[in-house]
Parts: sequence; structure tokens; C-alpha cells
Amino acid sequence: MITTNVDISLQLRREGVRPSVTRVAVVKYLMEHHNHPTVDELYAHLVEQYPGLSRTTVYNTVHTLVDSRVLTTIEGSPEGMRVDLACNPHAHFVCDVCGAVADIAMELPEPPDQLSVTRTQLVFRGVCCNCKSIDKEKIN
Amino acid sequence: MITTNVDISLQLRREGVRPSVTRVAVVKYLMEHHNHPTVDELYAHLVEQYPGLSRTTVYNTVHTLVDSRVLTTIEGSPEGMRVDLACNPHAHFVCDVCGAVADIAMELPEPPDQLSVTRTQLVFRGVCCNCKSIDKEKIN
DNA sequence: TTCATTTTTGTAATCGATACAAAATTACTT
DNA sequence: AAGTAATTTTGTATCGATTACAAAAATGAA
Repeated sequence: MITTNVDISLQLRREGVRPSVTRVAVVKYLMEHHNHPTVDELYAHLVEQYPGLSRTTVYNTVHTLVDSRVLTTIEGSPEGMRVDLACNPHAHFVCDVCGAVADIAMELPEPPDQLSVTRTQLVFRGVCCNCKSIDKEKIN
Repeated sequence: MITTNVDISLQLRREGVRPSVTRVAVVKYLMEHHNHPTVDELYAHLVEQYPGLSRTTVYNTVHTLVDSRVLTTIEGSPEGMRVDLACNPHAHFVCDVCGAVADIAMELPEPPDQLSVTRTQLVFRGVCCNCKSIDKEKIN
């Protein structure tokens, strides 16, 4: 399943956003990397391919794409907000120890009818398996 | 349904937290005010009753009470994290225009079994009725 | 090309949040 | 009650993610 820049451009247009270079680059990166980068990590990766890219531009782009519901964000990480594609809505698990973020494939609850909801965020927080086993080592 | 400081102290002890003055004050404030204050708003209200209270202390207290699952936070407001009591778990609706936060009485989804989850956050985002009608006025 | 609109840039500044060590308070023991 | 250890609180200094803003560049239309 290959997604070209043209495909992404068309998808953005469909969502009502003009497919600028940076916007396509951000979406493409997120399609190819299923991590949940902070804006800074996103910038660090993209600037290698697009020298001269500004951190502010990445912030602007993320905001635009969140507004047009292409992206969603996970708030509350100490390192700053994390970015994810909004397609195939899913929940997230965040480890309070190491900050790792994992996708949880599950249906999101429907909001009450009378509310006009554009984004639903479901975040489970706790300790991931990895950090739990490290904790056990310390005790032993 | 009156809740005295003694009641709150006992409740905190039950949750494994020593009921310091500030901790009781924070819980009491949140029980009496069903708004969702930022740490700064919380501080502003409490400092009137406890002169000399430090903003840092409110931050410390909130962290302690979140760790011991007495409080929960709503992340992602531009004004900073908002604080709420963790009892009677419920969802939140946040208006992207005015930032207002409303409680939504509904069951929270159960996390997958294998995860050890200590906090579940369900946030609906959109435009509240108020801001929607203001928007209509502008159009007319 | 020319003009208007949109996007991007880059620096400066904002401001929520934290680090840290000293001071104050509390709990515990004798 | 006095002494001591542990906890809590304070307050300043600082960090760092995010934003403001205006200029520059790119894009699109006529």
C-alpha cells in the first residue's frame, strides 16, 4: 500500500486544505512512521529532507491540519504535544514513567447528540510493561 | 450533603495521602466549586483564604493528589492544565473557541485487560452552544 | 508579468511548569 | 515537653514548549 505525494495532496484537498509542501511532508512522515512524534521530533526529521525548514512552520502546519481534522494531538506529555494521524480513530496508552505512547485499537465512544464534537480523545495512562519489569528489577 | 475538613482528611488517608492543610484545602475547594480551574485559578482562590500560600505548593499538591488518584487533570487548554476531582469518573467537553469545560456524565470505556491503567481521560472537543450562537450572530 | 493571497521564515517574547535548597511544619520518640 | 527525623511548604531562578509578529518567499489568478 504505497501512498504518493499526489495521493496525499488529493486527500488534503478533499479535507479542504491546500496541499502545501510542508503539509504533504508532515502527513507523509506520519504515514510512514507510526510513532507519535512531538512537534520538535517532527521538525528534526523533516529538516533533514527540507533544509531551511522552520520550527514555526511545523507548528503552523500541525495547527492547520488539526483544525481540518487530518491530524489529532495527544496532550499532557512533558516533552510537549504529540502528533498523530486522525484517520482510523483509536485510543492511546501513555506510560507515565517513560512517556511512551501506544495505539490502542478500539472504538471511541460516541458523544452525546446535542454536542457538536469535532475531536474525541481517549487516553489511558499507567505504566507500560517495559517500565513495570524495570521496576521489578529494582525491587529484587 | 456537607463535607467537613475532617471528612476530607479521612478520605485522603484512605487514599494513602497525608492530609496536609493545602491538600485538604484543594480538595475542599474542588468539592465546593464544580468548575475546572487551572492551577493558577486554584491558587488565586486559595491564597485569599491562606495568605502566603505559594503557587509552587499548589503545583506540588496537585501532583501529589493526581498521583494518589484523588484528582485528575484535563490537558491541552491554552491556559494550562485544568484540575478536577477524580471521584465519579466522567468525560469532559472542551470548547475549542472559548475554552469552557463541561462535565459529561457517562461511563468511561474499560481499558484492555493487559494494560495497567491508573487514569482514563475521555475528552470531546468542539464548539459549545454559546460560541455557536455567537458565530451565527456574526454571520447575520 | 502583475497583483493578491497564502505560506513560510526567524527572532523575540510569553508563560506554564519545574528544580532546588532553605525554612517551616508535622509526626514520632524518649 | 523537648528533641529529632521526615514531610511539607516556600520562593526564586530557570527551563522550555509555544506563540506573536512582521518580513520574505511561494503560489495562484488575471
